[in-house]
Amino acid sequence: MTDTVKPKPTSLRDIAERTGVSVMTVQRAIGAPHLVAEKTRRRILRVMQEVGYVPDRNAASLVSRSSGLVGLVVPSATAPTFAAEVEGVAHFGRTTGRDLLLADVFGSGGGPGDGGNSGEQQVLRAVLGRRPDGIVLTFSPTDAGARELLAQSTVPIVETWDDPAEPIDMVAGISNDAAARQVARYFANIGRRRAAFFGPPAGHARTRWTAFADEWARVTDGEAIHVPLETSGPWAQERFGSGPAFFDRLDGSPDGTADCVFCSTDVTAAAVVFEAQRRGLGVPDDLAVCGFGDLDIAASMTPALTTVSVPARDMGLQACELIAARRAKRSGPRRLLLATHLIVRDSA
Amino acid sequence: MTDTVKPKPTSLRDIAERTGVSVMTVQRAIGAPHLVAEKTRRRILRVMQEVGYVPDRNAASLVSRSSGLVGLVVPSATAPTFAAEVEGVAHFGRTTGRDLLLADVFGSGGGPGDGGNSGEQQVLRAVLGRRPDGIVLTFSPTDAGARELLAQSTVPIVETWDDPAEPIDMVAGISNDAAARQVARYFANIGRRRAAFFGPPAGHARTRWTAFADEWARVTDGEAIHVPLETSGPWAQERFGSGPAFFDRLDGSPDGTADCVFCSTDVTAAAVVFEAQRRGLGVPDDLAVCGFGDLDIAASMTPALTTVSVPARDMGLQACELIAARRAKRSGPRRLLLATHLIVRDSA
DNA sequence: CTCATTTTTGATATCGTTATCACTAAACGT
DNA sequence: ACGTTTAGTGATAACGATATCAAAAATGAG
Repeated sequence: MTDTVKPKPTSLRDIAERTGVSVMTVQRAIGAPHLVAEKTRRRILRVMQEVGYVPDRNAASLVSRSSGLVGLVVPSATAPTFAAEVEGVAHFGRTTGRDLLLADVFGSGGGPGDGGNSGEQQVLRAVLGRRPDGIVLTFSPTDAGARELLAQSTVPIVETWDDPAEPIDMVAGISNDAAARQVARYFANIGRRRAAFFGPPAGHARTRWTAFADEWARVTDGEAIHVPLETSGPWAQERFGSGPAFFDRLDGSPDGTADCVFCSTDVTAAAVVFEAQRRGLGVPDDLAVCGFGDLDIAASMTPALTTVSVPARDMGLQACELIAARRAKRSGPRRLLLATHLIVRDSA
Repeated sequence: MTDTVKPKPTSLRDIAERTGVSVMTVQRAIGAPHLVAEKTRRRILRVMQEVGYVPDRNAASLVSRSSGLVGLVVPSATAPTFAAEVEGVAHFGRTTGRDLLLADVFGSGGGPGDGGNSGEQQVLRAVLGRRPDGIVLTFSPTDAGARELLAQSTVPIVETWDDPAEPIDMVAGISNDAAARQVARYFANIGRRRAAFFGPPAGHARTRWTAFADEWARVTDGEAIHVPLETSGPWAQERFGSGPAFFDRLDGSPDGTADCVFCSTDVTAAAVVFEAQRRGLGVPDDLAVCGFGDLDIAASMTPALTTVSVPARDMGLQACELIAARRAKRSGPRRLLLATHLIVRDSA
């Protein structure tokens, strides 16, 4: 049940004893080589090499007050949408000697605003406990307790994928509102009459739905249909298998018809296209499909997916830059909006 | 340039002072509540809540000799192939109070066997430096230095996605050999005449190619064609955009034709299908396509992808179990092979 | 009411590293 | 030759938590 084995890795002291110098000299051999005599240093490094010594970064972070960790919190570790951002943060870490602490909140129990210890709160506690140099969020916590926890902490926080009215700390995001309106106008421009939105009724997707519906009404005087995507807790299950659910729910709705659909991610957009193909529906002739994210698959699938490009990797990178700037006391922007673009391809 | 800000989060001592008890009592309030008087505990917890105290797990790991981290090393953070495994490890972490340290080795410089400090070695040093409770590898390091580094460490290591002849430590893998042979036999059974393999000439994919070609020769007396997938360092770029490259290279090869292809991942298989559709080639009539991994997309795309299912999530979970067992001194198996299955759908 | 027992609290050492200051010996200028 | 700098090294004290042992306070038995 309990973990009890405690093998002891080699420490600075072991190296010091083996070389006959003090611990500090050993530490300087790697931390400040110019302060150590060439000969001594070589001897020390050789011993380190021999025994395969790797310094304990946890211990180092205690006294140096910088853990060299960057926390990244995603709804689900499997969501392709965030893969590029993960890569961006990981890349930043590699180039600045930091490591990636990845936390997913999917299935951690607790829906939004369920008071007490929500899943969000649990996950954020875990991340904060590692004293990361900064935390990158892919969503804005809904749980009040979670938000307060973050606000009270001294760790730089960056929200991404959104343009929150009341940011917790810093932002490196996009305007979901603007992006969705652009899609609505595009659908109207190409002469579509009945618009649907396919996505979860929560999170960023909610913002997109609201803006999409509003803009659609403004431009066409028509009412867009919201086809709900199943969620698990507050987050959607982005799955390539969601196609059938879309058509079933659309058919089952009061005004069960649409000639264009804006999907909350490229994954669900692809799912809709796949299912349309299976049903013999023409894309875009019978149904125009627009995705969100411009994932790798969008440009490659047949028909190529019209979608909104999001600089996800860059967003991760920028988020890290904000964190680094904050830690270096450089006062830079606290809010950064990256541009999204409607990429018109073949599906709409 | 250098990071210099050092905000100081609250510590046990702060809480102790605020409540007028000793540090140990405060620590026990969260670490061993039954040892603290109900009234005292409540007072302490209230103060903690007020100031948003979160214990420093790095400090805890120093003396308790368990960091509660699980290192997961993947070739690329964006590769969908490993997403399920990441999720598995993350899930294990959530349920056992451990956190996920994700490291990707993609683009870390250094090819295989380039001596000195290869990318592999750098990344592994970084991970080892965090003193994780265990490390899960999605590939078997080729770099000798990297392997020695791991062997010298006292950290439990689990290799996955393979059945290595000389494992570094423990294994929770699959048999690439068996899986590939099964695909070769299937292609022969359905009457295909010219087989191709699309994948990188390195890593696990190499094993699959070798076995596939061998079995194909054994069964049909024909020679399979290896269509190389571009790699970056020793790892392949799994991209949905690889379709054109496949056909170009196939056409350009001496025996430039094939009626069936085994792709090293579902991603590249989907890519081939997409491009075939674009070129007006029938799948499976003109070209039978088999993938590897049984990702989410396989079952959903049109045509549904014939593929080899790999219990990736379970593999991650089992790897973690091996680590936990080792740490708990329970002597369990050191090598665990999970079953793969050929899933016949519409593409072959 | 006393002694033994249990519950509750505290003092101290420790994990592996880094920050800081102090010290020795060699090198330097005049 | 003298003090003064510089290079190289070491001793000690943190960092924030936990393990361990010891002490104090509360409880129970007789």
